[in-house]
Amino acid sequence: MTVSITDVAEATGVSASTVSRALRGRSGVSEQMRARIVAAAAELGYTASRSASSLASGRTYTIGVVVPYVGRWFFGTVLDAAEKVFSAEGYDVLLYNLGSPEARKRFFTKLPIRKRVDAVLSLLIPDPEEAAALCSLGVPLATTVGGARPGFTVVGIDDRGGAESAVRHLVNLGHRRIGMISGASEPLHWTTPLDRRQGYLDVLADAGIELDPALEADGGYTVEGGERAMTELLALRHPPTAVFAQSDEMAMGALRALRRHRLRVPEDVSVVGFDDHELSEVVGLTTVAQPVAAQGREAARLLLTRLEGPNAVSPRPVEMPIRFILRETTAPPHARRQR
Amino acid sequence: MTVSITDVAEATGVSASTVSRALRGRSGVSEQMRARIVAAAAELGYTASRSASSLASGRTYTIGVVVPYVGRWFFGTVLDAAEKVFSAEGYDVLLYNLGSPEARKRFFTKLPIRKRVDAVLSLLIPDPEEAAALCSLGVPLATTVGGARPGFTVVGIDDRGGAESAVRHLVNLGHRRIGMISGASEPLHWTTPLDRRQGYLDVLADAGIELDPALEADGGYTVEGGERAMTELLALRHPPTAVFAQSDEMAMGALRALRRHRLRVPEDVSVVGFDDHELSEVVGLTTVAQPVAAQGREAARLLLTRLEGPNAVSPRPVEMPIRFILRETTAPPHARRQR
DNA sequence: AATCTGAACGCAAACGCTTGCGCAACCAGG
DNA sequence: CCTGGTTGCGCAAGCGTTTGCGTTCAGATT
Repeated sequence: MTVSITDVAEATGVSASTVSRALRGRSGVSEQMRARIVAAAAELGYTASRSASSLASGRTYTIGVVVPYVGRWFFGTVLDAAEKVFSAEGYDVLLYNLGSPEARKRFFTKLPIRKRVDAVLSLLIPDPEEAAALCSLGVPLATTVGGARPGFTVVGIDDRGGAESAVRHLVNLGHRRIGMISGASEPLHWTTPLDRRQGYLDVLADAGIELDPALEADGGYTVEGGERAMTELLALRHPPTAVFAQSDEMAMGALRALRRHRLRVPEDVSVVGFDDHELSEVVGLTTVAQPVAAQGREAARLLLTRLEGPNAVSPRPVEMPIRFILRETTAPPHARRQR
Repeated sequence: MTVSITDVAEATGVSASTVSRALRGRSGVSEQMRARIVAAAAELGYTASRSASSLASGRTYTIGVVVPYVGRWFFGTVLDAAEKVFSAEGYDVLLYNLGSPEARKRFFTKLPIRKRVDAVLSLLIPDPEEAAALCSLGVPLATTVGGARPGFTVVGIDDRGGAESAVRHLVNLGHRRIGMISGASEPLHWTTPLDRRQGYLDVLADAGIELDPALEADGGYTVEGGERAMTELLALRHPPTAVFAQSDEMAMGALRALRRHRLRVPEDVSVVGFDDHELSEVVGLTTVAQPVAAQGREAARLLLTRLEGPNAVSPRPVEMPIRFILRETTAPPHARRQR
């Protein structure tokens, strides 16, 4: 039925071990014999069974990638870039999409990944228990999001600094009532919302602007959430003249809410986002850009080098550059008085 | 080091075979013995090695998913939905991201998927050779995009009908010069661009509008491509008063080009897209919606049923409903004469 | 001519699990 | 008491690789 290594061996008149060595480029096989074996394997259409070889060797040549939501732009883009690196190096990727709490719980209790991967790239932030579970796998670990973790190779950005540059931009334009659309840290345990919030707080404090808790609204890092949050802010007695959305998706939701309220951007309200979503340029959103795909690539590469040379300890966190992008959704506050 | 089935067997005082049967719910084990074994396994933190079990049984409990671009909204969304179904049923998913021609070629020649999966869901359209390669795997196949293929379970939409409703909408508004931003079929071999184009042609013919080849521009199904294509169309001696973009991403690119040209939408030019991208509502894009996640779920489910009950022949193609969504980017043609 | 050295290759034992078959022990029916 | 049929479990043979070690043999070294 299916062609195995012994078929190739018989076809060439050698032993299975020689075929194995020849096909994997190990020494101990003469060049001409190797050529014959390779030819025979090609003709028979032989591919080594991964199950069998990983059982025998312990190496799986597979990387586990766990992400909270594949469908979201950020994660999809990171995954895309990382997968390209892995597959180019001959590794397959096992994908775990842990959006729902049930899926997440199922994953971390059953740990289906065990004995199936050589390394794992986690795009979600495990809580301490989950981190321990991952560490117990005994393979190299990496992440592209949310702060350092012992045992993890992490590549990320300066979330706090990025938020600062976004909010400072608004302050420099003359805004004093600056709202923030944030996301909860909790369901995902990530620190991004906290870091970005800290940047917001820093700048307000630095500018001597008193904090108004009512100006913070939860947008859950989604478009709809951003729209809801903006609607809440607009319902305030003194609505903000500008808002900093912690993600471009939420910023776009905010834009939509503003349009529904017949408010003009940036004349009536300024909006600045974060991430530089692929469609942000389309809507002219002012934002702070982070190299999303590059982070995925870098994390993947670091993981592979850690895998090949196990001598190296987990390298220091890598910080990728960010940059503020001025587009068309920010302007000085409108001169007319608040209604 | 790592706990194996014999460890559990020794801990319980039974044979490995009994442990295997107990843990997988097979008959031939008394209930109390099963309970003891399950308890011991849990205490030891035992998980069966997938490599070993799939080597022994032939079943891998893994589904291969091959996609052209994980990072793009459509594919990311389908993948997200499909993965949820697979993992809920205890299957892992092996992801292959075949965006570049090299990656694609590497995949189809080496076929790393062989002997590693129980089924494959392909979100790209294989050319005849590639389809043959997939068929040679001898496992159930499914796809969510682009026309029927022998051996494939396909779930999709009526691309032609959807395009017709979009273009007919423009015709009904009174437009006569209607441009189309399309995508090449070639690099991906998919039929979607062809089907949608056919819908465009149908309606024009039906309305007695003479075809002008200059009104078709290639947007490559990307935002930037859509922008380029729209720019081309605007450079025409007689630019269109409306355009049908074969995808929302391209439509958004078109919107951007129009804004750059200081043209107003829909007053100066109408734009209608296709797909109902998650951000289309944000920009108010008139479009025809397709149930993207639902297609992924459905394809995944069909694949699994085919897998569990091998009796069934590959079911008939499933067609999911689409619907036209009127938003704010379309209006009757402007009364002023063409410059 | 005897010895040593690699190089090239085969043997066989894992790797951790599944599964057909065999073998007790038990139960009910004659 | 002896059958015939269950039920519960162990034996052992795989599944397709990898790999340490042993063997052979040609050529180089004494």
